[in-house]
Parts: sequence; structure tokens; C-alpha cells
Amino acid sequence: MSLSRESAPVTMEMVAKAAGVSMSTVSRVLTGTVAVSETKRVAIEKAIAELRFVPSPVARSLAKGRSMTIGIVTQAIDSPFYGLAMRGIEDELNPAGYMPLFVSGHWNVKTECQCIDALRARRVDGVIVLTGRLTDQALIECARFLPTVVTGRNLTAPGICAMNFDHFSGGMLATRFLLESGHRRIAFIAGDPDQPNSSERQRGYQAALEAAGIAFDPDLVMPGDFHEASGMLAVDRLVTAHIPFTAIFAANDQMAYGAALGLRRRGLRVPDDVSLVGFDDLPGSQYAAPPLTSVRQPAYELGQVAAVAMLQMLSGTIPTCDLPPLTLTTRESTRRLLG
Amino acid sequence: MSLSRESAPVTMEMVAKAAGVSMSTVSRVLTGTVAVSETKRVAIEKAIAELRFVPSPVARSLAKGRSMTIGIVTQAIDSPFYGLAMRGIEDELNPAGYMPLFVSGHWNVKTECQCIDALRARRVDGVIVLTGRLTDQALIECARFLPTVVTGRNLTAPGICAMNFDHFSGGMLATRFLLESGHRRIAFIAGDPDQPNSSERQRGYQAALEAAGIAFDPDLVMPGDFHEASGMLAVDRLVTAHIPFTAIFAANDQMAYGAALGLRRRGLRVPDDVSLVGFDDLPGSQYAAPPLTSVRQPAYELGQVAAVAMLQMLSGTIPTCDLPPLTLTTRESTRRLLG
DNA sequence: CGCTTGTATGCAAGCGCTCTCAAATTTGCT
DNA sequence: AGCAAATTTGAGAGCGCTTGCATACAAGCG
Repeated sequence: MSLSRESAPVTMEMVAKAAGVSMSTVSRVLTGTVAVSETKRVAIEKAIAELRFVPSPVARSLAKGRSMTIGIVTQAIDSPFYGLAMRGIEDELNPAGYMPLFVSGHWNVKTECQCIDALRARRVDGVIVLTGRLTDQALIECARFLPTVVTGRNLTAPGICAMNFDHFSGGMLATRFLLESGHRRIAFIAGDPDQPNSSERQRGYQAALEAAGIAFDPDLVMPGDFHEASGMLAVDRLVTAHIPFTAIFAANDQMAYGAALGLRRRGLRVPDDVSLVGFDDLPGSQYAAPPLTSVRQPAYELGQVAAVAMLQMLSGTIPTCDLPPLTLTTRESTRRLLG
Repeated sequence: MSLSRESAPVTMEMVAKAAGVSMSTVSRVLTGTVAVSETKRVAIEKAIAELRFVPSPVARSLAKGRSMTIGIVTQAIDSPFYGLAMRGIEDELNPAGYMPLFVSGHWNVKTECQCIDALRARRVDGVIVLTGRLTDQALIECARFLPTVVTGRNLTAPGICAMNFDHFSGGMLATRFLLESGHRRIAFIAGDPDQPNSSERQRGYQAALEAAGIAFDPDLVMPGDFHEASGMLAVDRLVTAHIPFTAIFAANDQMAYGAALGLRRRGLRVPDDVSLVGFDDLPGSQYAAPPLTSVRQPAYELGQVAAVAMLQMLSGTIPTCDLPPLTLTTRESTRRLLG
């Protein structure tokens, strides 16, 4: 395995020599900042092509102090929801010549801090934080050094651009839909209480209930942690406690999947016996059995908007942090309750 | 938004000055290569701590010619299967001080080539290619410059480490299980014909049939492309053509999900009317309705093994490319056919 | 005590590129 | 043709760190 690899890459100096010009001139045609005479430009381009010269971003970063890299703090590289956002970021950053550098915080404040440090050490030109548990303070601190975009929270601070969906409305949307379908006993499976968005969804649920003149019954609210298992457990509890319900609104799709399985295990059919609504509208929800009705969070677009905002900050423009509203995707996991 | 950020980061020179030593000495305690007197070391460490100095990987990369970064060519940053592998890579690389740099090839030869070029330009120290459509030749070329690890194919070449699961056995495993459960009419939904692994699975299917003395019926093989929609379409065709079958083996889980939905639409129940087996055992399969029986590809472990192999190559060791065997995870989407 | 080993330190030359500044060249005008 | 102005070009000083080489100093020996 001790293979001798092609060694020294072609450098700008070699190109300059080959084209009979100075390095400065080569650099100029590369960056395109200053005009260069036609003849020289052609000669240089020819030399570049012949030598297959590729400028070193490393050297360039060092010289310019910019790395053309944007650090992305995601929570897990294999997260179905953030995966979509990452894709949106990637699709938006690449054409602009930037490369995303993904690191995972694993919903752990300390890890997330280390991520930011590592990114700063690598001289990224900006940081996009996808939700996470970092304190606002930590983000403000981060923004002192680098343009910072953060999703999943509302925060106004200098040099920072925050964007968030309206989870409250999303919660209302789902609940109202169930209400309008004739459901009165709607269970709610809550998400991770540490995440503000989670409680926003719950507030939406309660607000919709209230608006419909239905008393809020705390017995119908089950704790959860955004993972499948907790959705399943919630159903177990509900059934075991003999709490009547005709619908379930889960604070995210993963818990809805778990709930679906829990219902199935109990011999309850979706949507015949119980209507089920999720939140996120993950790609898989379309092919769930039955296909899941869910509050759609356009994650891909979220990523795009975040990336564009970053690009704007980088170019000195005031970023636009507007996100599309949450919508409800109705599928087959819900049904109208007859009179 | 024109915030004036903290500007010049702390440099080694400042540390050297603060500690009253030369930069070389600072560098030496940083890299730990050469012995440094106790007193100076303490002084330097103190200065580093006080100034909160973090060495610039960019400058270091330029000076050493190594970036402590490993390029990962994945196919889609939001792929459920490769996501797990990426996580395995991340978990293995980080403790070793390396950072993975993920780029997406989107199953497109040209894009994948660009990915490799971009990674090389960024001076990554090695490349891990997760399957993809690159020609063996392109990989061999890549390995001329950088340590290369590739998954999902078998390839022996200098400086390259390839690892692959035994998809043929996986195909046999699933089929044999169905056979042993009493099924005789087993439909197969094929994957993307361009991927060798896909046809390997099919070969396994046919081999198992043959071994059981059952004639292979080409009518039972439906084309597919590894996506949900094609699984659904396959069921449609099967049913429309009145081809009898009691089980379906889909070449991956996503198509199995699609097939499950297709069956549901046709009023066929899983597993009562039709048994269903997938391939991959994606995280979601555990919570599918019903939970899906599937050939488990340990993707996370795959990532780990790939990362370890890379680390070994980097340290001049002969890499180990052994992957665990494929196993069958039996869940509720299959049932025994009564004699 | 002078000599050879050995160890700890500093100097300075890169790594490959960018960018300022001044020199060299061209252009425009009278 | 002659001069100022505009344009193109090159030299060279960084960017922050590593490292080979030389120097300084301490220890070990006869």
C-alpha cells in the first residue's frame, strides 16, 4: 500500500513561468479583478489548461482570510428533517462558489459549542446553525466573529439572522382541521419540552381548542421526545388509562409513526378508529401506511432561505429571513367523523 | 447589519511574544514533536490559554500540505441509508482529529467527478466514495493522488481500498426465508439496473429459487429504480396483469414502502394477503406499518469500517476492508403460508 | 579542563496565493 | 512630437504555521 502518489501539484508559479508572465498577472486572470491584456490572458489560460492547474483554496484562504466555506451546525448528519434543509443549503451555496462544511451537534450544547469552535478554527466565512440547543447568548457571541444565520428560533441581534416557522399557527392548523372534521377528543403528543418550538405547537393546539369552545383536557396531552418510541408509548398510556379519543395530533412525524404502530398493536385502525396528524411532513410520510396527514415544514426551502440569507450577509446586503407559512398536507390518516 | 466584527484572530506570533519565546518553540509544544523545557512549555501553555489562541488549520494545511480533512463523496446529503454511513464516518474520524467534508454526487458521474476535483482542490488528505456511479478507472485515477476508500463495489487496485457487502447472499437470504415460510410465488422488484449491487441481489433471488427447485418465472420480476414510486408501480403492474403471487421481495426498503402502499390501495393486506421483504433495513422500517422484514445492511458500521480503513491508509498500515455479513431482520410484514 | 555528545532554542526559508505599490507601457490630446 | 493621464504589469511583502539547520548551552568523558 506504500504507493508513491503523484506528488507536487501544479502551482501558480509554474503557470506564470510557462506563460512568460509574473505570478501577479496569473492571479489577476484567475480572480478576474483587474483587466489583463488579451494576449497575455490567452497565454495564461493556455498554460493553465495545459498544466491542468487548479488554484489551491488553502493558500487562497490563507492569503485572503476567507475560505469560501460556510459551516453548518446540524444536529445529526442523518436527520431526515434537517437532511432536507442541508440539501437546500448545498444547492444554494454551491452555485455561489461556497462549500458547506457540515458538523453535527447532536442536540448537545457542549458539542454544538465545540462545533462552532472547530468551524471558526477552520476559518469558515459564516455559520448556519440549524436549530439546536445553543443559548441565544452563545449565538450572539458567535455573531461577533462571523455572519451567523440560525433557524428554529426568533432572535434579534446585531450580525445575526434568525428565521423560524410559525409553529403556533402550525399547531392550530392541525388541530383546527381535526376539529372541523368533527373530532372533539384530540390527544396531543408533545415533543421535547426543551425545544421552544415544541411548546409553541402545543400552544397552537390549545388555542385552536379554545377557539372552538372546547375545554382543554390535560389528560389528553402526552409527553414525548420527538422520537418514534415516545409516540408509541403515548398511545399505550392513552389506551391503558382508558382515556377516550378519536384523533391524535403528534408534535412531529416520527412520533406519529410510533403512534401509528402503537395503535396498530392495540388493534385500532388509522383512520377508521383514530385519525392521526403529524408535524414536519417528512419525505417518508407520503409513503407511510396510511399516508400521513401532516403539517408541512418546507425544510428544503428553509435551507435555501438560510443559505441565501448567509450569502446576503456576506455581500453586505440586509438578509431576508422570511419563511413560507406552514401548510397542512392532508392524506389518508385522517377522516371526517360522522355526526 | 454592517457590524464590525472582532477582527484579527490571535496568531502564534502573539503567543510567542507573550511567552517570551520564538514561534518555533510555540509550534513545537503545539505539535508535540520535539521536547521543550518544562518552564517554557508552561509559559507557552499559559499564554495560549490566556490569549485563547487557536492555531489556524488553514495556515497549518498550507505549511504541512495536509489538511486533516477527509472528503466524503456521498450521493445525497439527505439519503436515509448513506446518512447512517456518514454518521459512522463522522464518529470515527472526529476522535482521530480529522473532519469529514461531505459533498453530494447525486448519482451522476459528472457531478461525482466534480466532487472529487473540488475535494482535491481543497487538499483533503483522503477520499471516501460511498458507492456512486464513478467508473473504476476514475477511482484508480483518484487513488493516484489520494488514499481512496470506496464502498459498494469490489475493486482491487494500488492505493485503493474497496469494501462491499455480499448482496448476492443478501438476496438469497431474503428469498430463502420467504421460501421456507412456504411461499412459492415470490415477486421481485428490481433496483436500478445500473448498479451492480442491484443485479447481485436479483442473482441471489434467482439462486435461492433454483436451490429450492422452483422454476424462475420472469413475469414475477418487475423493474424498479430504488424509489418508492417504482415499488408502487410494480404492484400495480403485477395486479393488473393478474400475475399470482403471495410474497414480494423488493430490492430495497424504499421500494418496499411503495409496494406496501400499492398493496393497500388494491385492498391487499400485509402480511395477511402478501408477505413483504425489503433490503437495507432503514431506520424507518422498524416503524413502518407493518414493521418491515428486511435484509439489514449495517450502514453505520459500513461508515465506521470505511473511516477506519482511511485512517489506516493514512498511517501507512494495510487497511482492513472486512464488512460484517448481511442479516435478515424479521418483523411483521411477513408470515408463514399455511400448507 | 578541553573535548565530544546531546538537548533545547531560534532563525529563516518556505507552503501557494493575493494585493499594494510603483514602474513600465500605452493612450489621448494639444 | 511631446506630455499628462490612464492602463497594464511585476516585484515583493505578507497570510500563519512548520521545519531544517545552526547555534547555544548542559552534561559526560578522559
